[in-house]
Amino acid sequence: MSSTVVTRFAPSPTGFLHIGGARTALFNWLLARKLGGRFLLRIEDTDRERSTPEAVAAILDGLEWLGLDWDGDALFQFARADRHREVVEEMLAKGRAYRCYASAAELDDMRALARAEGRPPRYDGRWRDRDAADAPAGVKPVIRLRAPTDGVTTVEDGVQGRVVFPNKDLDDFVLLRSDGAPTYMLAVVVDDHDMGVTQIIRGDDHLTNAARQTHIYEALGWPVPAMAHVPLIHGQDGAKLSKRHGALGVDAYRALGYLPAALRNYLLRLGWSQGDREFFSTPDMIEAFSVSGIGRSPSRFDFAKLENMNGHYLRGMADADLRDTLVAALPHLPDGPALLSKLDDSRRAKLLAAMPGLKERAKTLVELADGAGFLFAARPLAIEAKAKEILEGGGRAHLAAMLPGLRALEGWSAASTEAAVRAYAERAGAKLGQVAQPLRAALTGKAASPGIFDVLDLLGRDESLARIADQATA
RNA sequence: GCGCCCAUCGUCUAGCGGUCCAGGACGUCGCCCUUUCACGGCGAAAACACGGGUUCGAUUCCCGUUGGGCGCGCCA
Repeated sequence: MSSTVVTRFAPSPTGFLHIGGARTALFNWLLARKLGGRFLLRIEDTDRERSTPEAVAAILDGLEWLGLDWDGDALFQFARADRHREVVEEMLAKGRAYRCYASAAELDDMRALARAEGRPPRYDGRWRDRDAADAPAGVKPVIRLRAPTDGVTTVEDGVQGRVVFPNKDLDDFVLLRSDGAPTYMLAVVVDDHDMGVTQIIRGDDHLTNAARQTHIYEALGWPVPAMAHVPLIHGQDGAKLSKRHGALGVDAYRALGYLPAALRNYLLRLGWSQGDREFFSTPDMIEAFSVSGIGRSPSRFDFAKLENMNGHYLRGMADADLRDTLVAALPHLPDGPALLSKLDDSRRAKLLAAMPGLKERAKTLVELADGAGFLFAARPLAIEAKAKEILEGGGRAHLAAMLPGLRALEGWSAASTEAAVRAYAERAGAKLGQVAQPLRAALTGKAASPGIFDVLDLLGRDESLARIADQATA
């Protein structure tokens, strides 16, 4: 246990925690938990314009909901600006960085010219070796890294393998802005180093940055952490997951009725695999995870598969747990608050009793809540279109004819009502379905529900009889 | 434009030179179960992007083409 792994998740608080970030966080979390290391959280808020406290809250909330707990307090990058400047002073002193007085207009021209000549738009190093005495008066300089111009920089990546970048393509990027604020490129390196990060797992949009950051590590004489760049997640159409393609924050997945355990499992299998295995409980995925199992090609997000997986987790839960999970989620679900306001002890009990029949018909908590709707409905019930058709198409007559027999029942249970209904069907020369469907329509207002005799039992004698009577005479 | 990454069924993927006329999962379709809808069971259709090599032998290795993606800011 001499070399403990330290991983981190480092989002910038400029928006919600999106699905790609959630997966990155999951991978880092899994590795730390598997190896008995630490999983740290760093908020990269050096962009003062775009960072917001709301976004910070959304990210923390999202991670908590997903069950990804971080070790220690979250670190805010902006608060470490003094330390970042200190490191730059050190680089300046060692000649590994220099002041650049080029104006914004100058840089624009430089890039435009490079493009026109078919060269990559890079800083040309015009202040790299210039005398400080040449500095124009009144211009605050930026500080740039004195990067190697020849040779190559190699990134040993846990996912991508050995990736080699010609140094001529990597320019002298900015470390400190003219107002003295550190840039992301600098801050990441300093913070990862100071936090003792040993393994970086992040999106492969950072792969090129890895080479640039390697230059900083080398300039400082610091060891480069192990890196793993994970291919990005794309939308269902193959294009980048963006707002317009329905990129959602994890809070949206909660509102859609997904279970954190199911989302974790889905996210794990999106880009990571271990043979044919699909299902991993949380302890199992901690046990099984490894960087070497991460795939190299980008993947597309597939709601259908997530939904299927969520259904598996839903059905696999114990009834009481699922009932409690549903109740706890109600505030976040579309019509949840309304149901919550009607939830009393009696309904809590009924919800539990109904769970076996409900859960195998639902893939999400939203569907589960919807299925449970008949337990909360008040008379007279709202009747859906399909249920109405059943009632209009001869259903009401059956209800009226069944009523006396049901009323005369001694005991009221699934078994006793089933016997009565079957007896009636036989007498009427009807198939069970022909009488069960009108009952379902009257009792639930829908054309689909759990087994009808269970519904009768759940609702109880008085409520059942009243609902049937409502529709028999309507 | 330059650099880098990627390329197996519609989707997620297994495959790490012969075991592959390519396996699993989701989705789709059919059948069974059945009071509805589901669940469950059974079955079907469905892929190695293309072209060159290397090799006795390529889905697996190399090169190119094509197609995607990412990066190239005093953003992160």
